[in-house]
Amino acid sequence: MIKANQRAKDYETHLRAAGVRMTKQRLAILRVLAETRSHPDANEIFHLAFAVDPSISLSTVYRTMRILQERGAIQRHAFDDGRARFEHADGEHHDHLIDVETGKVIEFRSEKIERLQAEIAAELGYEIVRHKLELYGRARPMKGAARPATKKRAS
Amino acid sequence: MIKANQRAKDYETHLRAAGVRMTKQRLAILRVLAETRSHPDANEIFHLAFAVDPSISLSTVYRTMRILQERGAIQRHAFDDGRARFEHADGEHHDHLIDVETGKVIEFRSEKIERLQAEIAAELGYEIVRHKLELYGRARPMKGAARPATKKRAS
DNA sequence: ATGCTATTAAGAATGATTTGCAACTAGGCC
DNA sequence: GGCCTAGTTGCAAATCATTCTTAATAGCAT
Repeated sequence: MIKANQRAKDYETHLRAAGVRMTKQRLAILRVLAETRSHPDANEIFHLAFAVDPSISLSTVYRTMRILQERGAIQRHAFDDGRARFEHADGEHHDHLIDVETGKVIEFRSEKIERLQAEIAAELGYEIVRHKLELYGRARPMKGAARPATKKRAS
Repeated sequence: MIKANQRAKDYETHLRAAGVRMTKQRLAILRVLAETRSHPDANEIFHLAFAVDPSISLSTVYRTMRILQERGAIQRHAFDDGRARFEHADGEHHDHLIDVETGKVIEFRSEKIERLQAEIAAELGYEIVRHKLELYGRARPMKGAARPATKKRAS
C-alpha cells in the first residue's frame, strides 16, 4: 500500500496547514484511514489504530473523527445498522450498494443519477447541499462475468 | 381524518390475519401511525399513543415498532440525526428531501430515479431489495410558484 | 529547553434502544 | 361467560454508541 502511505502524508500536511496539532494518536488514525478501503465504525478504527499505537483510547477516536469530519477530511455515514461508519473523503463523491446478505459495501457513481437528483430538487424549489443514496441489494446468480470488485462506475 | 381511520383498520386486519395479537397498546400505536403524515421517532410515537391509551410504555413502542417493521407494515429510517424514525409503509415507496435549515422532510418520488437505480444495481450484479435516497438541500429564493407542499411528484 | 495551550486516557454521563421478569390479558376452547 | 396458556406488558435494570469531565500529558512556537 504505497498510495496509502502517501495519502496519510497528505492528510497530515493538510491538517497541519489548517493548524491542527498532530499527536501520535491522530497520526495512527490517519494511517488507519489511509489504509482501509472499507467503511469502518469507531470501534473498528479504534482497534486498528490500537495496533499502530496502543496508547490510543476510544474517546480519542470519536473526538478525532469529529474533527476530521469538520475539516472535510472524512465522511460520516449512517447506514441502517445504527452506528456511524467513516470513510475518507478523497475528493470524489460516490454512493453505496450494500449487500444485504454479507454486509459488503460496494461503491459506485453515476452521473445520470447525480443530474437527476439536482433536477428533482430544483423542481421542489431546493438546491442540493449533499445527498445520500444507498441501495440494499442481493447478489444475482452470476450470468457471465465475475463478481465485480469494490469500486465501480455505472452508466 | 377519515382515511386514517380506515388505514388503522387495515393495519389491524392484516396483522390479525398474520396471527399478531391485538392489544390495546398496539391499537393505540396503529392509530397514531395511521394519523400522522410525518416521520416520528419512538419517543414521539410514545407520547401520541399515550394520549390515546395512557397504559402504554416506551418499551412497548420499541417492541411494537420492531414487529411492525418485520411484518413490513412500517419503515424504519436512520436520518443523520441519530435516532430511528418511523413511517407507515402503505404501499407506495418514496424518497426524502430534507431541508437542512428547518429539518422539514419533503417526500417525493421519481420513476426515472427508480429505474436508474435498478439499472445500476443490475450492472453491478445485484437486485435491489430496497433503497434509501435522501437529498439534503437548501430552499431556493423562490422564483415563481409558491413553496411546494408535502407530497410531490417529480419528473 | 520552556511555557502556554490543546490534547489525551479513563471513566463517568448521556441518550437511544433492548432485555429480564413477574404480573396481566387476548383469544381459542369449552 | 369463564378458563387456560402462550404471548404481551410495564417497569427497572442492562446495553450500546457516543459525548463529556477532569487531571495529567505533550505539541509546538519561541
